Amino acid sequence: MEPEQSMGSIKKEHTFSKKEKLKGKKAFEVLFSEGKTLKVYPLQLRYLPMDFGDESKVKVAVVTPKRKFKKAFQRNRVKRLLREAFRANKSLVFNNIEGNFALLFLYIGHTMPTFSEVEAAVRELLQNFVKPELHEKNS
RNA sequence: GCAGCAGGCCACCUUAUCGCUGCAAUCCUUUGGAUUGAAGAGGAAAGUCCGGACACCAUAGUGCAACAUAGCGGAUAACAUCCGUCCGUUGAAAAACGAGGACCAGUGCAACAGAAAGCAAGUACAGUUCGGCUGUAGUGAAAUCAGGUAAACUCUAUGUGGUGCAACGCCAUGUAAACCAGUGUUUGAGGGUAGCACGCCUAAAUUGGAGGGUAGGCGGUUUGAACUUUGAAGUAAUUCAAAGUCUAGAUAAAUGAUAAGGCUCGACAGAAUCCGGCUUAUGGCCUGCUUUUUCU
Repeated sequence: MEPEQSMGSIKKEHTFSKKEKLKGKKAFEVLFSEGKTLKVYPLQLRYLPMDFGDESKVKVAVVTPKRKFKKAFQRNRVKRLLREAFRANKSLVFNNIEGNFALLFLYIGHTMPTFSEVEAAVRELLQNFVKPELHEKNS
């Protein structure tokens, strides 16, 4: 498997297809029990190196706790904003990491955010996520 | 015009760019991918309160019990829903609401007043076949006589098995104490069966077959008591006929973001097996009706 081919499978920069979605009960359990955590209010990022068995480098999930948002339409809204923010800024990750990762964005705020708030938090998280990974590889 | 009552309709819009989900067509060597095309949440999708469809299970059957419903007539697959109508209550009216079957089958209950609303007593006067026999007065809605009451037991009629698509079927993986069939064995004991009785089910051992749970994939899964238009029957709910349409199928769960413009500045709120209702949340528009009072 050539690295160029795996990159070639992602032709456009700003997509978020089914392949990049994290699935399966076990993956979530492992991520919650063993994953590392980064926080930028109102978001929390959990991540863990994981081999998916397909070409995807990164799989992402988005979670909104029922405790914070009781109405389904509110949870949907937050999850959509998070997905959209990741989609717009995924190049930050793809261009700067090696290895496969499972990512999970957890919304820990109590109020309905705007898109710009979410996007800023996602950008900061991704940058924070990339830096230590580079550091570990280099050292 | 205000106020009130009833019914119906809509659910910010337009354009551009970047994305998401399944579907169809075409292309590529397959798993799969690419391109194009037409689609893509609600009136309540909600609460899970009723009624069904569908699926499985004798732990599913029968009788009793229990529960639900309750004028009358109709509609429906069915209902506690809907329509019509009578009666009652509320309101000035338009209208709304109703736990509206039966107390000459039985049992019970009854404030105040009253001696007494049953198992215990009887005031006054009069009559008398001299017996607390009869009448009148007095209390009360009702008095040794019937009434009232069934959101009192009860009776009557009708209906109700249970569990829910995480049902259920198949595939791949694949170890048993579980499953199926035969042999075998018994007071079918003990145990199980939402209440009771009957009934039903059930053991160890051994041989063979088949292969659980958990996680995964596929089916179930969207063509349906469907929708639109027209005609006919009916007061109506609704039914019948003809023509046309295909209209969400996700599964850590698809509808979003950005930019610009407009207006009345956008409420409640997200399909999860599917339908019919009910209830609750909620912005706006339109139509019809009522007239106690006030204004013109």
